[in-house]
Amino acid sequence: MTNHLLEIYQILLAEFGPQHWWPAETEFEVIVGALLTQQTRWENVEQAIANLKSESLLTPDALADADRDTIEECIRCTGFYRQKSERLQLLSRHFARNRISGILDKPAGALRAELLSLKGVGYETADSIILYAAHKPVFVIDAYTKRICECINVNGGYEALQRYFEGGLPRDTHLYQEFHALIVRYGKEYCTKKRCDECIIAQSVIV
DNA sequence: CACCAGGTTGACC
DNA sequence: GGTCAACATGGT
Repeated sequence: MTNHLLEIYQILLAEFGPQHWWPAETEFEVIVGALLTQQTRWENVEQAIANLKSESLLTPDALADADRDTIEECIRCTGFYRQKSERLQLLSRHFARNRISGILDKPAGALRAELLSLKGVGYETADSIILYAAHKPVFVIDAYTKRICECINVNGGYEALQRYFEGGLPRDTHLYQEFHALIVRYGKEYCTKKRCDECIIAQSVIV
């Protein structure tokens, strides 16, 4: 079985260069960012992260004990701020009870199940945390990935697309990190309704 | 003014 | 198994 995934990766890498994702100073910052970026522009998440930092709330213990109103103020700019503040605090309490490294060091399968049991953590958020905070090779499928897959006539739900990527690439954490980052970088710029006809992936790869 | 953004949930079929 | 409205602010 062959596919064109490595070819697409090379095209994107040549076009945009290494992206060095995920932008964050700590593993917990990755986790918080993964929750806050749901259906939200990253620039707004950066603002919210900065707000949380200025309130010294960017640790599990601090967020676990913080006033809900204070959290809401910090993250209002990311939208859905009421449900996100609750979910952020529940998640923080989970990571405050146990040690972060103790959780992230678990095998990917067990870690994924544990993350998915948290309210507000679905497939993409869980996999982003596993790939960028725990540094384990699971491929993250987001809205841009789905769109690009449609461009090359690959369709399916989350886990079907994940199997497609993981089955067609070497099982390598760094490759997964860069590839997903490149897909997002590319998708923001070109995979829109207006510019879909300029898609360098569809032009370069015939499936 | 309409539409979209690095989704998830609970309800429903 | 899949689909759908609700969730909410900020940018184009």
